[in-house]
Amino acid sequence: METWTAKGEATRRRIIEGAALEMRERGVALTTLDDVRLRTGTSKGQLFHYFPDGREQLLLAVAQHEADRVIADQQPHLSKLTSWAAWQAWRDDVVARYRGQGQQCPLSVLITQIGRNTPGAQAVTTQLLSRWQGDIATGIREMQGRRKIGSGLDVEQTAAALLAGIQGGVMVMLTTGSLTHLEAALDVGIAQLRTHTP
Amino acid sequence: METWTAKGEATRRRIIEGAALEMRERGVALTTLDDVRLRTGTSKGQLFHYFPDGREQLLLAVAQHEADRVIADQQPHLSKLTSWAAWQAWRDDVVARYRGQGQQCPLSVLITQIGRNTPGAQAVTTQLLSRWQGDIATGIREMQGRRKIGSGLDVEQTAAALLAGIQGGVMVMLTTGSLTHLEAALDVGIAQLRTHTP
DNA sequence: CTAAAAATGGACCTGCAAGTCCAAAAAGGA
DNA sequence: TCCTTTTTGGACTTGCAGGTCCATTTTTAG
Repeated sequence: METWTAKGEATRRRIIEGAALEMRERGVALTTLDDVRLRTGTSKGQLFHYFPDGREQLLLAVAQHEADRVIADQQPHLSKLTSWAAWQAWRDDVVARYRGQGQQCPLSVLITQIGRNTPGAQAVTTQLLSRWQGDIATGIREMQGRRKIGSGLDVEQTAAALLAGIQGGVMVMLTTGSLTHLEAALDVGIAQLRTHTP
Repeated sequence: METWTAKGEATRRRIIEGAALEMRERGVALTTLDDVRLRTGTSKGQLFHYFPDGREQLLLAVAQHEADRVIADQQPHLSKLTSWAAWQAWRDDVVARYRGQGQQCPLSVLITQIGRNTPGAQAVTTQLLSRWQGDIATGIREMQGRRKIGSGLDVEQTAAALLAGIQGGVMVMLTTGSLTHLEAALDVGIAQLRTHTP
């Protein structure tokens, strides 16, 4: 890691955030360094000063940034899945979030467009999914602890299925524009949990 | 639609199939027309003779081709989901198929890389998803008809959730290489169906 | 057999986007 | 203050991918 001054650090962040925005709007493939330049008010020199390996390196930084954002968004809800009402609130929040942001999904940008190519970005994605699933699993165990879900349930498997449903639902939304599948995945997934009473 | 001779038709197909292969292997973004040329043993002139609108048009043709392939692969199983054993066989086939083809997934190429950009390709994807979900729903109704699943179940919602789970599972596999989530989504989804006895 | 239409090959053009380079300006540090 | 380091601006190079064009060969139809 090189050594930046405060000003340099700010510029670097500005570039990453601007690039992330641009990529959410236009897609990774269609976003050029010049687009980023224009949006962030920076020069070619600056781009390659802060990201010497060029586009690749910027992409990785954007991936990390987006992954952090997703986790930060979800954490508040995921950390307190201690009642059925909380699960419902989480479900509503996820749906509302995707309804609000429409086709601009940081996660999909990360997974489907950046994450596949380089091992580095792939690691970022894998870590994100793993954390997310872990949080869901923790929520389920929380409910088991409170005797609201039976202990016979395979927690990791259920969490994995729920996560997969969400991912798929988002994917469908991104191509068809409809939230139906995301809602169905969440509702059926939670209903499934509720059938497992102790 | 223009008028091709038999030879022309064959060349056109060769181009589409070669392009599909190339795109499955290297990804859409990294596949150039020259790659397609090389692989299919064709010339620039031929490419633009059969696809006057160039790359865009070829992409759409590839999308349609891949969608047809997916449906053709699934249809045999989907059309006879009349017993729990059949559902299990379908589940095993889906998993085996993805285990076999590894990272090369025609569907993901279609959805995540081609399908988002142009309205035409988007329509192809939407239609594919809709047919797939319809087939699953038919399978569920079949089971209801045979009194193996209760009639209280919301068929379309369940089918939508299952489809979302599969899509998400595939997506996770493509980024992490693991089949865990696909298996979990299928197993949990089918288990969910089995709890709805009449 | 011959004329029209379709199929093919490949040279060429063009624009664009990534990346290089260096000089000027600003900030930091003794 | 003066020297060093960082930050910035932007002209320039380079390669490549998409697309055009036209001459040539092959096929088809009457």
